[in-house]
Amino acid sequence: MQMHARELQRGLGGEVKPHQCQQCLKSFSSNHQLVQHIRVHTGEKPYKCSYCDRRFKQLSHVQQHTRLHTGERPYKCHLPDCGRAFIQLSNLQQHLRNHDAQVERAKNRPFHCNICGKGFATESSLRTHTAKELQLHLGVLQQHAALMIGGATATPCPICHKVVFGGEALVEHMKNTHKDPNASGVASPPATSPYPAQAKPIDPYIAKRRTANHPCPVCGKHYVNEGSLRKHLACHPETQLTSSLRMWPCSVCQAVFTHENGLLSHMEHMRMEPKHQFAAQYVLSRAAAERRERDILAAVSASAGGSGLLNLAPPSPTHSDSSSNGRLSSSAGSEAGATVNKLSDLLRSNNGQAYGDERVAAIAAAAANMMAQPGEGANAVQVAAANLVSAMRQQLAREPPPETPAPNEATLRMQQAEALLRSQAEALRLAVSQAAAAHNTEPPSPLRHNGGFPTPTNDASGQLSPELVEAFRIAQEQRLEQALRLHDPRMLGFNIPSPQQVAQQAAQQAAQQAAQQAVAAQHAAQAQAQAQAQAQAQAQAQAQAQAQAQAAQHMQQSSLQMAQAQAAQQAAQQAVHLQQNPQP
DNA sequence: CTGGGGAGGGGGCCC
DNA sequence: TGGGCCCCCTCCCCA
Repeated sequence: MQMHARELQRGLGGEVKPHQCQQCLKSFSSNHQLVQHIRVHTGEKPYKCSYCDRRFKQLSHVQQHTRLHTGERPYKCHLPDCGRAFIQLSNLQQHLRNHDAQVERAKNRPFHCNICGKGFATESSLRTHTAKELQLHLGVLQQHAALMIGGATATPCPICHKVVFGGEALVEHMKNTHKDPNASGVASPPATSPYPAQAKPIDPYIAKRRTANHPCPVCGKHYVNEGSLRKHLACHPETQLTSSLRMWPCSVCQAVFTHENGLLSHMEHMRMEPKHQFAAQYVLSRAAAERRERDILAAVSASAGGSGLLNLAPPSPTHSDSSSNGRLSSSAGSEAGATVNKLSDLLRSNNGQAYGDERVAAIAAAAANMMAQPGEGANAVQVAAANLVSAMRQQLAREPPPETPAPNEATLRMQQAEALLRSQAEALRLAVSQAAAAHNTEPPSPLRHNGGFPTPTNDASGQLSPELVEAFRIAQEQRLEQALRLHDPRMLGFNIPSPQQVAQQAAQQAAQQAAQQAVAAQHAAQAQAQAQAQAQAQAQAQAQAQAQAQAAQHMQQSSLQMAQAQAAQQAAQQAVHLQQNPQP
């Protein structure tokens, strides 16, 4: 015990502290420290607050407490977009630590949605989110914005990226959320005081011990801090519509859901109800399609992560093409991500057009080959796929659905469109073959475009000769002309017959038969199970494609067949959906 | 339950 | 020597 007391009389540095407390045996270097400490035991509080009746053991504590009455907040956060002030330095330090934690979290999610400000770890996930938000909510948002503020334009907050509608809303948002004194012309309280200026000063500490100076713009409740107010705003659906913009309304009834799963469950539950039947099929099929898209994108991302394929361009909300004529430039290396975007766009955008299954087959084949062929060897595939995408889009733009078309004319238009798409798909297949042939050769030469058909340059890179490509092109053009003349797109069958082609044809036919059976059944649950099975099968095909890309060339050809067979199945499934769910 | 701010209090350092 | 100040820990409260 005596040893312990002696140790207590020595500080960490070994210095002697001769003034020891007789109650707890703590030692201090000076007597006044001991006196101050003894008050802990005696409870003596000699220092009284001049504003209230509170008493304290230390004078500094009184001074610190007095700031509650005066409103003085000398410790300001100097970080941009913050500006908070605190009574105690330690509170500011804790606040800064919170900032660091937020920054650390933001580092893990550097991609922000321009609509809701939500952060994402990858640009792919951001794009998926953005596409879903734009497609499923934009109409609702615009409608609500027009109703609430008379058609004001949507403006993103420069600080938190949330979208508010109209300048006044932005000013209010800046004031309420970010406490930006420059966001309004009205006088704001001084930076050192969180309390509003008043003609007759009122002791805020007495009026309200907690300084709830963050009013809710909806219900008027005050909250002590910004975080509390933000949490509270979640209970106001109208603020969700105008700020975070994350509502999922049912287009049939008045139900509104805060999560997509809620809407999907609602539609699943109401799918047999006559009024909901159409909308339910539409929503559920679209959700299933988006799931498939996410699977493909995830597989592409995982496969291409090390080959630069994920060096994506910034997302464009208007899905604009990168060139004026809607084609990708031949230097598509940095635009491979955009190509993937376009592929995903097409997979997602049914647009009420009953496309043939070759479209999806070609797209899926391109995606599979992008995965199977590393690095710039996939450029030809990407360019061809982009051209196919462009052709489809131009076809859509050129031929809007006629109001009351004659049956024959409509059929002809459809056949013409399909014929063109088939020719582009054939070009894509050529590019795939070229990429496979050029695999493991140094480095692929840039491609130039010839009416949508990728054509190799005349270098000695081991690719198909210009003559052969030209022969392919002429043959396709002839087939296209013949098909258009005969109004029979079936004339546009793929060329280069081979055992693999025969197997592919058989797989496609089997898939089509399965699709017809699914149409006859018209059972959505079965369709969902099929979609899941296809997703698994597709994942297997992707894995095989990756392995084959590292193996010999003929193995790549096999993987192509596998992917196309899977894609054909997927196409058949989409055809089922399209036939069951004609787009509004 | 958790995150974040408000507030009280103990102890050390400086002049 | 002692007053003043600062640092830091801790608990409380709120959403």
